[in-house]
Amino acid sequence: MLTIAEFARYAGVSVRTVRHYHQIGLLPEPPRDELGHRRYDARALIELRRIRTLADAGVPLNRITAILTSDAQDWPALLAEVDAELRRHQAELRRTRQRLHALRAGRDAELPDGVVTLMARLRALGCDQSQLDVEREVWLLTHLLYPDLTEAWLEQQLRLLDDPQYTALYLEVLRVRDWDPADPRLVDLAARNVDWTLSHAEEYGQWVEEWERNPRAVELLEAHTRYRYGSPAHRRLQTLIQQMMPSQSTIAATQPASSSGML
Amino acid sequence: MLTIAEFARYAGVSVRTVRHYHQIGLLPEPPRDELGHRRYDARALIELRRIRTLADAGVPLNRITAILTSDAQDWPALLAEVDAELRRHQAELRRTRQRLHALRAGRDAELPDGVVTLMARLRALGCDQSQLDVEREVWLLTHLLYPDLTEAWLEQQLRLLDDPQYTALYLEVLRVRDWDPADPRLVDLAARNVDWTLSHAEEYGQWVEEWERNPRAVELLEAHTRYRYGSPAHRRLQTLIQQMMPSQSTIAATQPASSSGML
DNA sequence: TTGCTCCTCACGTCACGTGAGGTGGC
DNA sequence: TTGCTCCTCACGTCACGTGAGGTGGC
Repeated sequence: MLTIAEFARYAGVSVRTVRHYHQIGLLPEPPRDELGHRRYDARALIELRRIRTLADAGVPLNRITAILTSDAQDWPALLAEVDAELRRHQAELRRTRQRLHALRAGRDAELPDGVVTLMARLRALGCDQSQLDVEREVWLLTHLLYPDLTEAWLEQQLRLLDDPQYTALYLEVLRVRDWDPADPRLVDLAARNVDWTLSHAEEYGQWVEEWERNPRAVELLEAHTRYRYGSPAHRRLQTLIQQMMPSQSTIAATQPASSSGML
Repeated sequence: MLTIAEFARYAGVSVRTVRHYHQIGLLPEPPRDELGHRRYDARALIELRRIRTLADAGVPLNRITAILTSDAQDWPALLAEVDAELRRHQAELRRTRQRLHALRAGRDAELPDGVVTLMARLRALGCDQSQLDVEREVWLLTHLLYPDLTEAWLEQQLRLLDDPQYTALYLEVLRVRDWDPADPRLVDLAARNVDWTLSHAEEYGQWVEEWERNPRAVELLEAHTRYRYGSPAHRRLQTLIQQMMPSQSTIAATQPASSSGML
């Protein structure tokens, strides 16, 4: 008969773990010898190894008894579920290793090349350092959240800056950050944003529809907007634009982007 | 600027986790807005994702700061260590899945075929049910602990039972369980065990040496002996045999096995 | 006014780890 | 006597989870 130390060693757990399992009723108490010491047989070892197989697979201890004593017809489904969870865990571990290797190479905080081009372009257009800092950070955030979408987004943004009308609006909207929320100029600016958006509706309509089919992209767009245009005056500008836009138009859904010059 | 809920969501953690990391100084407190609410930027998100990469890789929180702020020359070694641990974890997950599949198929408590043969042989030799039960359990234990070694061991045991002298000793040793530890017959039995072992020393010497080069096998042998021969009379028999054996002989090291008829 | 998000304590939880103090065979 | 293993409380730990009670903008 095995002592508790031998038993634990052969099962690959600590003595305390064995006693813990007795305490919570997961593993039945074995018979005791004359000294009151627990004595284990092979059946107990089989039982403990079964428990550990499920515990190692991530099953909480309070669910293990139910699984091990479940009916024969539930058994395959229950174990299949555990195995599916294990596979998800394996996939996650693979992703973690990839992230670790990116961290190792210092590639986890890298900006895409297009950002440098964009920064130079904005600086040439007269943006000041604090505005550039915000822009840089927004792109860093974008790249962190959706690394696969950043490239296309950057190209789009560079193309839009070829339109002088768009560029003028873009720069003006940036400056709004330091305005008073009650500034009367906001109404006019909102109107001009709506005009531009509606006059380019056909041109960008298809792109917007495509955009909206991608929930992550919409989420990103909203994060962008909140992040870059979080000042009180910006919020007022958004409200004005939303009031002016045709309520049911497709573009209205992405209005914050339009107002911020992202469309 | 991101609120704590957005920040946590984008990092894939709970709000409570973010606050916890602030509390223990793992993640620096960000600036607050006029309401006293925390506001996060992209740099904080990079930092939190770095922390989570290491935490997901199994690094304890109180070691993460040291790794992330370590010198450039320590950096590769530290991350290589983390990655090695991750690989070990991956390998263990694969083994867990294999055990899970064995459990699913009910193959985790199966006895090798040879055991049935051996049980029939022992029954024919006159072993009673309680002796057979112990034997069965010993083989189950063996198979659980060292599935790869069981087959060869079983064959060896069946070959030894072809020797009538060995078989007689084997059966007598089994019966010792119910004897009084002071029984005078134990001295004679011990002597006959030693005689048999020494007279077969040449025959099995090579096998014993091979055996002793395998630490797991030696461990198994000792577990076997303790398990099968744990009664007071058996312990007395072992002591007697150990006193009678030539102290420095190779076989003396595996004496408990010799005495129990395992050799 | 209601609902929502934020805030700070502070106790709860899960699966054990780790002494604290005592016992029995060698 | 010393060392070893076993025993039973019972508090500690790690990484948060989960209310408890309160605040401020919409």
